[in-house]
Amino acid sequence: MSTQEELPYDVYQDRCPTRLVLDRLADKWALLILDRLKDGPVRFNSLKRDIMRITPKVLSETLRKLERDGLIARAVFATVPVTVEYSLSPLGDTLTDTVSALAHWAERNMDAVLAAQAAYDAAITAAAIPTPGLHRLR
Amino acid sequence: MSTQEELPYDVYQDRCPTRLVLDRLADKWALLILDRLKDGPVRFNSLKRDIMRITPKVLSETLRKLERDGLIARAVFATVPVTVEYSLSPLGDTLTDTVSALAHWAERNMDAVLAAQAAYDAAITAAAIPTPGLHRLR
DNA sequence: AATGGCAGTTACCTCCAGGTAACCAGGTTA
DNA sequence: TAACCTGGTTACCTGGAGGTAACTGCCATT
Repeated sequence: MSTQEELPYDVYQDRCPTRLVLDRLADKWALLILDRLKDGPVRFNSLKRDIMRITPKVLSETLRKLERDGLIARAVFATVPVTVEYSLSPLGDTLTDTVSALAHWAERNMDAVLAAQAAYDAAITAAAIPTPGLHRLR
Repeated sequence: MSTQEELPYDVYQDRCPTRLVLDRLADKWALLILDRLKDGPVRFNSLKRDIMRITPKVLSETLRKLERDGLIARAVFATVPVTVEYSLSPLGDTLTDTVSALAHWAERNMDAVLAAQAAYDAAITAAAIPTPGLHRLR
């Protein structure tokens, strides 16, 4: 399915720098921010309002990390009060379809996940209360 | 771009159950495990060997969470010694292209990220050591 | 004079994810 | 008899991510 090119990096390897990037991407807040920037530049406080429960501290930190990795760009406008816009860089843009798909997969499949959790928990509970005369494995 | 269906869930909302699922998916180890299962069932110790630096504890915990969410299936075979195979569930299968793309994006774009980091750090260092006679904004 | 919007920063603290390392049982091989 | 395979579990501990809440400075509005 995938074209097996020979890349110098392997995310399965310990000590591979890609692990650090994966760690950055494997972050709830980073995914939501990138998804939110998909449709154009957004200001700090707008992000803060849209991504509910994110704190200014975490938002600021996450934005800086994403900027450092070259995924987003920060633009300051000398308006009054000052305006700061965050937008996807060309590099970040190569990522957003994927990020977006991941971030919204849960919305599309939440019911299936909830059902699976309920089934799993029911099975565990059933196993924890052994029915007399019935030998339970697991 | 995206078909705007009306879904009962919104991952931007605090208190939405999708946030919990996003948190599960936004995990380095979970992403690597799902990616590894893409090509068929894999045994516990095989996963442990392939995903370097993962500890049996974290592997076991992550597998259980993914199983609870219905993303993977656990099959025990009464061989000797016992064989346990983990595989993608149909639900998990709907996710792997996305997960795989995310996990391997870093491999394809690592050089760009490293360059961006170097540029960012250089700019910060330059700003921290102000050139005399030159007024630096930031 | 007080409140609110802008874009953050700072100090403080807590909690638990995840690491370390040993250990379990049962069976096979050297 | 000792080591190694299978698939994990357990106890213990620490670092640092991330939460809380207050605060900055500047300006406009009420």
